[in-house]
Amino acid sequence: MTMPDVAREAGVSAMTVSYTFGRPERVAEATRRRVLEAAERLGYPGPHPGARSLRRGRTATLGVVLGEHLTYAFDDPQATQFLAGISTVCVEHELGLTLIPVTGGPQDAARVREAAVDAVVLWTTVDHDPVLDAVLRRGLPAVVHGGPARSGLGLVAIDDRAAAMAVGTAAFTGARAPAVLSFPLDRARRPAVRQGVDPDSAPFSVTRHRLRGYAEAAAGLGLEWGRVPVVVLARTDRAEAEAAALRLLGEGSGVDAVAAMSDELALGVLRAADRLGIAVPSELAVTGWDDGPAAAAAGLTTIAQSLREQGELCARSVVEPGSAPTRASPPWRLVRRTSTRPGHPA
Amino acid sequence: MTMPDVAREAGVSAMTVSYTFGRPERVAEATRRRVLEAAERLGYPGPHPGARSLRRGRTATLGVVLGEHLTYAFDDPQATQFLAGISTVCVEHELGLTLIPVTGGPQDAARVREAAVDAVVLWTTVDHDPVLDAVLRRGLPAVVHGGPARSGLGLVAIDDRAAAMAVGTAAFTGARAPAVLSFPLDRARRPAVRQGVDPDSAPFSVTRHRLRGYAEAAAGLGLEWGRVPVVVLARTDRAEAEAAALRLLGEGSGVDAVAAMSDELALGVLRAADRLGIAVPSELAVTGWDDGPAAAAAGLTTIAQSLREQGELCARSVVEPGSAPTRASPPWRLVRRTSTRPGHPA
DNA sequence: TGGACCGATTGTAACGTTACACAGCTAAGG
DNA sequence: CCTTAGCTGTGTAACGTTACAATCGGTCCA
Repeated sequence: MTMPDVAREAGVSAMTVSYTFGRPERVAEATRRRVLEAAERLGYPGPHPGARSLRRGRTATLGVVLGEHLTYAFDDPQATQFLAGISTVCVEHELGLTLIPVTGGPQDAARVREAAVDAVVLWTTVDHDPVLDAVLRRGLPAVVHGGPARSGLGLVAIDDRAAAMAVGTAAFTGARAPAVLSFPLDRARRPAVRQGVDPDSAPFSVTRHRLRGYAEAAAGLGLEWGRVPVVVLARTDRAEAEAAALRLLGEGSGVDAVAAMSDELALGVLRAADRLGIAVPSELAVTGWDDGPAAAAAGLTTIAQSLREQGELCARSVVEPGSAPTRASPPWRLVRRTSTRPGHPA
Repeated sequence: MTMPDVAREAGVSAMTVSYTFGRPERVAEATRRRVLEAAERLGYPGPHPGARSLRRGRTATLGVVLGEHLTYAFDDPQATQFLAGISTVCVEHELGLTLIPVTGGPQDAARVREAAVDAVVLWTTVDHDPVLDAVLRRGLPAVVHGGPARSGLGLVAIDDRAAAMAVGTAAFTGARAPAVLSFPLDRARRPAVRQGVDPDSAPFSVTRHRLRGYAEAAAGLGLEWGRVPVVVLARTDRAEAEAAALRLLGEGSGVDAVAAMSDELALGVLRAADRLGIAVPSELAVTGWDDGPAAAAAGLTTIAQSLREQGELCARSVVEPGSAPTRASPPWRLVRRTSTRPGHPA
């Protein structure tokens, strides 16, 4: 069931059928109707998308590479905000949106190679990800969110180091035994509690920059980073953060400040503190990251940023014409609330 | 830059190049390396996805049609749960995931016709959506979540009518002046407050069935449905529900029970009651729908269902072999908490 | 009445890949 | 030593569409 079939049935040429579907205004009203009726009669399903994309050279689809198990992307509210921002642009430009999951396995590059897309947005990934090469090779417009930077690819990333230093300072001020609650340090997502973590050893650049910022904040307050426990979680949800915080804070551990890499994690810490009867902020200061809806309600000191706008920015940078690889450093700000000790009036 | 080019460079035939990328195990180790090196040297980006899909007849991609502005899909936690369920299956089967937004406009059918996908899952849509025809026409395996039912397409939907009757009964028991907080009744998303709404007039089948169930619950308790105000919201978030509830409950309105179509909406009602100093459940009974994480914390009586499992089910039914159109009615249950008056012990 | 012009339609030639069937060659088995 | 089987590599022929340039009647104006 192809265009020539429909053409025969309608008594026109194949090209007329093609135009009827692809640029209807180019075909006379009467002819158009005749063609559509013939198509209807034969049950012609419309132009084959593969053939069309082969011939036209474009797919009208934007690809989003998620450096995460696809499932996590929908569990993480920040990731969905980011996707929401991207989708705004897709709707504007009449584009489809294809999600390309990347798991760290060997087929990743193949998936990226084979995805039928015209441009690519990469959600935070590791530094030497072969997927980056695969994208570069295809020569599609592409942008990385969060990092790593790569020549030939755009980059949209806030200054995580500076922001972490700001929020870390808010968390650690007046503390003697601070701790950090971190995203996974590697794709294996191994949970651990470690001291003396070298920030530079983290392969995810967002995580690396934040650790660096926290370390600088500690140093700036005269605290020794080498003694700061970094609690690394496998999953980044509230329940797991709560469990980890119970272990971390239990039994006179002395920990009196926790800087967490997301609001969700920080809320888990707050709940643990509540269960342990630890007073916030006098006995324990807590900070989050993102300033999602729950942060305000909980009085959480945190970093405000708009993942939604960042998603929009990423999408525009690859979809709109004149998309030379962009470098953008979106805004962020420290939001001080009641989960930290009042510090110097900055 | 095509396969013949690479073939020439590597001194082999085009077919060998094709096999090297598509079925590497069919090619001798040494040859494979030679081909890959040649490809590298020429900067060959890998097989053209369009050409491949044209020839192979499949795209290794699952399409999800969202009967919503794409942006809403990511704002609605239940929708993201549903997508998370679908994505589990995609990862399992090594499939990509393409989102196809549908806005009610005339290009909708075209978008569906042209999407490069092997199967389709439709997220709740209206009854006589031309998109359904477009999907049927393409002859792809397809399933509708929530409805409407359509021969040739699968259907995964809980018994919304029965569930609404159960939760409506919990909400309205002991009430004299109940009200309903509803999703939009049409694609235009017009907000309104109406009495005597004919449930059958709602074009979204989920909404229709729930209204029917609420009406039956009212009737079962001797309450006159024609007098029950149905508050229709444009957007389905907590803030808007709160605003609507403030209007609905203010100034001695007498409204003493509200059945809301989602937890988010119900939470808005609870907040409004709190601000107005109305006691729950003695002066006002409130019910939600979905039993999301916030419902338990708020003591909300609600309908529990797993959108995630439903997403998984939908995806499996179209992706796994032997996918005759499925009819499935996933489980749900009424969760009684403290936002409703104690009723008969069921 | 001739020419210019315009809209509608058409034929041809790719677009880049892979299924299929077959040919060579080597190794194992009788 | 001949047969069989298994592994690699190859030529041919689509897959279904659309860009491009050309054609064909008309209509309009000078």
